[in-house]
Amino acid sequence: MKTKKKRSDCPVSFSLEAFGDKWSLLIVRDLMLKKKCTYGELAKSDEKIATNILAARLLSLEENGIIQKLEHPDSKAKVLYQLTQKGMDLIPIIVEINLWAEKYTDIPEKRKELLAQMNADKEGFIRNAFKELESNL
Amino acid sequence: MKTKKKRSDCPVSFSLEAFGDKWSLLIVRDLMLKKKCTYGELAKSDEKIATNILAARLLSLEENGIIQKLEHPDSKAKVLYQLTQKGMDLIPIIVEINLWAEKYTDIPEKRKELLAQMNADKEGFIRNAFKELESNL
DNA sequence: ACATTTACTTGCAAAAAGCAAGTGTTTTAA
DNA sequence: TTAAAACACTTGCTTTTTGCAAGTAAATGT
Repeated sequence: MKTKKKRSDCPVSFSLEAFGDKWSLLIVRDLMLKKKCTYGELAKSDEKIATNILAARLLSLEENGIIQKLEHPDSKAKVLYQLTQKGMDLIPIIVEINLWAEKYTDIPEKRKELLAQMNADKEGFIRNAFKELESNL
Repeated sequence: MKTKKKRSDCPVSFSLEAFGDKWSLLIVRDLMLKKKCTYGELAKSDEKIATNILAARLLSLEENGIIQKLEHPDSKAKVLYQLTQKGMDLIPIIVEINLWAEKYTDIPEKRKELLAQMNADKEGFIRNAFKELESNL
């Protein structure tokens, strides 16, 4: 976990230094909601992240303790990326971001079921997402 | 509200296009938690945002409907910046970001009271922040 | 009337993002 | 058993964004 000088001691600033860019939370979303776990799967995101940028963001997320790299059970050629506890703790933020977006843009069909769950029982959804992710740790 | 092509139809991506950079949420934080409302006050943030970047971010936040510019009651030389409804709806996200940071970094004294309130009664804190901000609309 | 405050803008250098192509190891298929 | 394909990246280059320092113009205070 690399230490670089903080811009300020504000907790919001601290957080943004860890994931406050256009890509990091999309990677977290894929690991969290889309169950992607390899470099190749992450590279195929809808937003078409460039491969060098993906590598850079994965490194930065790892340095920030949000994800970890593990051996993939299926093959030595693959790498298994997964959220750490610290990364899983971003679930509530991802949920609130989804709920905010729902108020101000159209939600695609494939995400509506998830949004419905978040709306019906936010705490429950978060607990559940946690449980699922924790079973991989 | 300028329309630029979306990277994808994902709600998280939509949100990040509106405030997913190193500065936008700090400006929102200042408007929301620090009761700053003029260009000069925002420019004096702990993180020392460059004046041209501040101008650019304020414009982008305005184009995204998150803040609005109004005449300042005290002087024609001043501009009053404030959160719109859409901007106020970011409160839950800001709260979750604060709570995440609290788990992983030291919180400065001046923010501890606020964090205590968020922890004691998250919903209540959010309702209250809303009420305060709405009284300015 | 003149200095100061306020909200910016401008020009340039540095950093980051984006694109296309390439590398090296591991796995699959002939 | 060997050549092709899959996989996880790297490298080199261009474009875009950020950051710094200085400047501008209107409104205000003295």
